[in-house]
Amino acid sequence: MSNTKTIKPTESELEILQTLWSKGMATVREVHEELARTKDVGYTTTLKLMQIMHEKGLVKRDDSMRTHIYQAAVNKEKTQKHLLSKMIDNLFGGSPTQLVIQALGEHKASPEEIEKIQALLDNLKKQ
Amino acid sequence: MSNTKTIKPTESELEILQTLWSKGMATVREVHEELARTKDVGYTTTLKLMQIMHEKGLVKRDDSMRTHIYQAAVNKEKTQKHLLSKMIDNLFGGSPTQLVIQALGEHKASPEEIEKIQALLDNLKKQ
DNA sequence: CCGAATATACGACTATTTTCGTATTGCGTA
DNA sequence: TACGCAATACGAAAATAGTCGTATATTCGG
Repeated sequence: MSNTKTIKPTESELEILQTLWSKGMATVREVHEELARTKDVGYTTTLKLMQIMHEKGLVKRDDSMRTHIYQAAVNKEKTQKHLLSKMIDNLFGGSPTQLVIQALGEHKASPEEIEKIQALLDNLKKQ
Repeated sequence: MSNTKTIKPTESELEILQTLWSKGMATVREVHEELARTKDVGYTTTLKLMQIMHEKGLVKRDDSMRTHIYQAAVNKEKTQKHLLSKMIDNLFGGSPTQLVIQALGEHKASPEEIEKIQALLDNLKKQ
């Protein structure tokens, strides 16, 4: 019944969602400043994108004031899991293990992070 | 030197690549039949896509015969890693660990698979 | 009260991706 | 050989994504 199936943010929308997830609430200006740190893009572009996301239901907003306050309308973990599942199916033949191995093999993880993952694995094994 | 950076198959191209990776070599017809199992799409659409992929260098082909034989030109693991990186950046704030944790938490892994990952982690820790 | 700064709305333009119709050519077989 | 099926080539429409200019409204400092 949920709309999990229809979560399909584009590349740019995902960048905006990330900002909103980390800030909780933010104005277009704030989101834009954040994006502009790593990307060359105009303010009205960000604005337009966020307006479209609002139409799509990806974000909520409080427009009772002149400066609207935005907030993610989709759950971060749900979105992550959803896109992860899609990738596992599409690219890793349905094997999460393959994905994990690729991820760990390619990207550096700190010793602390490795510990964290190991603890998780130990837990999983006990079940 | 490599073109790893420029691997950026679209959604549809990825579907075709998957078919080619699993079949090794295939005609447009064969790829199309495969896609048509899960998707409603015309033959010439698949053909066109594969022609474009050929221009982009995503696939190789033997056109010495009337019926061309296609083959993936990009490495499966490289492509996986590349898209994984993109996902880590776009969705997990650059933290591969977060991705791994989500992947392991959501999707079941068999004890053998867990062992495999643990072995990999042990190896990583030694470095 | 006025002007600068800042906000949203909105349309239009570009680029990319996906789709398919149509033309043409090769091949096998009745 | 001629017909019909199957294959490629090609152009262009349709759909989607991203970009920004410009109009207009609001706020605030002086």
